[in-house]
Amino acid sequence: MRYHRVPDETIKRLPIYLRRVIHLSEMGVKCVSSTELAIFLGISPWQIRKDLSYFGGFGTRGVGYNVENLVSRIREILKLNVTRKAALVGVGNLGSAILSYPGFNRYWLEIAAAFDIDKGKVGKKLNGLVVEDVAYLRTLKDRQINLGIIAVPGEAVQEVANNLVEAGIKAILNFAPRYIEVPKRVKVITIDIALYLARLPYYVPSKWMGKTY
Amino acid sequence: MRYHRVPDETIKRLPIYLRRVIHLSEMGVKCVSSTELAIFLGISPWQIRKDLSYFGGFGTRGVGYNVENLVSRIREILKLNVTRKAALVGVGNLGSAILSYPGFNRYWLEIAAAFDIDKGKVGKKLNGLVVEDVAYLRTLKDRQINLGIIAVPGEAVQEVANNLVEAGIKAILNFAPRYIEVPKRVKVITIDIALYLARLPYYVPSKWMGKTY
DNA sequence: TGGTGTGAACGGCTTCACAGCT
DNA sequence: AGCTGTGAAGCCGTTCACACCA
Repeated sequence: MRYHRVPDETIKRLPIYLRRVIHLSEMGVKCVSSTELAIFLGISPWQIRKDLSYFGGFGTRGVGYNVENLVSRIREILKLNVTRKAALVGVGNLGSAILSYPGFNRYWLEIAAAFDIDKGKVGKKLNGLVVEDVAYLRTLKDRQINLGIIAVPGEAVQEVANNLVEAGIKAILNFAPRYIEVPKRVKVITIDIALYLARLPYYVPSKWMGKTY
Repeated sequence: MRYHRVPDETIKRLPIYLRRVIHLSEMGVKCVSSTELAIFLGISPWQIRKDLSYFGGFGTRGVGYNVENLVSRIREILKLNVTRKAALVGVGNLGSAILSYPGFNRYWLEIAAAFDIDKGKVGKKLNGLVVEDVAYLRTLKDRQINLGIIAVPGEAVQEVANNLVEAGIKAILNFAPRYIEVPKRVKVITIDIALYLARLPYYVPSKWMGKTY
């Protein structure tokens, strides 16, 4: 295919494909077609083929995609070909849940440090990690950790983000309900869980949701 | 404005606007312009005006938007004009964190029931809610709860989703890393946290992320 | 025949420019 | 003058149809 800018929407779907092909690989499946993937992912086969074709076709016509090959190609594209380290800031309820979430290492991601401002939490061991004082965020620079996860209350977010950027973090996953300002070179993805839940009622036909509930 | 289908992207942004205007309202601000909103939300002023105009202009030319008015209009549009009840299934690490998340009632959302399959958890009180056995999901039908939140391991998701639909739930927020199949009338939003984190390295220029890290 | 790869058509969302109020 | 409201233009992403290859 001739030169094409890769749509960001495509990048959002790649991890979904990766999730599935890793699973297929673990099940010992050797080959998969775009249609088979489509059924399990709720995405159209055309979309899947188009997405993959942006990076140079790596399927076999008349056959499908080699599962192992897909895993390694998508890993490469997403720069997950080596384990990436992330620092978590804020080990409250949500932070702790993230820390104990078992799904990250499947994607070659590792939460390699955890920080909190609460002296009562600092020093405690959580999921094999000793919680550090936020004052030591700057040490991240020398620890080859360049992803940040923010799970602190809204008021503190911007300051934490500033400190993370200062500490050389290159991309941030923000769970606090605030837009944060960072230099353009730093990527931020914000997940405000309440915002997703708040969107649900919109999709429910009103006849199922009388005003008097 | 003449008839226009409202883009789903607009619906995704409305809760973001709501978050901000609620905050402004609490601070006692009476009036806000699209440009002021834009600065705090990282969204262009044109976009904000266009989004709001889909529902009939409710700003004042030359002045801006009345904050209280914006709050109630967006509430109405999102069908949050009365408190909506949600049932949580799965009170593991993530489920518990969601349960204790203080941000929902700001959007007139209430987690009104919690379920788990683990008999060890059933009966325990968490955040003022007694955890119920998943066997009793069907009782939701009579309890005017029509939103569902799934926070169970991947293998169990589809079954839980089936039971929720059976129990009359109309929309689902799914935290498990699986696509789930439901009748078309039921809306599902899936948040796979690991997928967001897995996307971050892509945006980091490779020179900052040597292969040998 | 069966499934991928891809230009082209299509549709939807964003950006723009400016008309319209206050 | 200032800020909203909105048709129109432009851009981006999805869908389609079919060429291509095993």
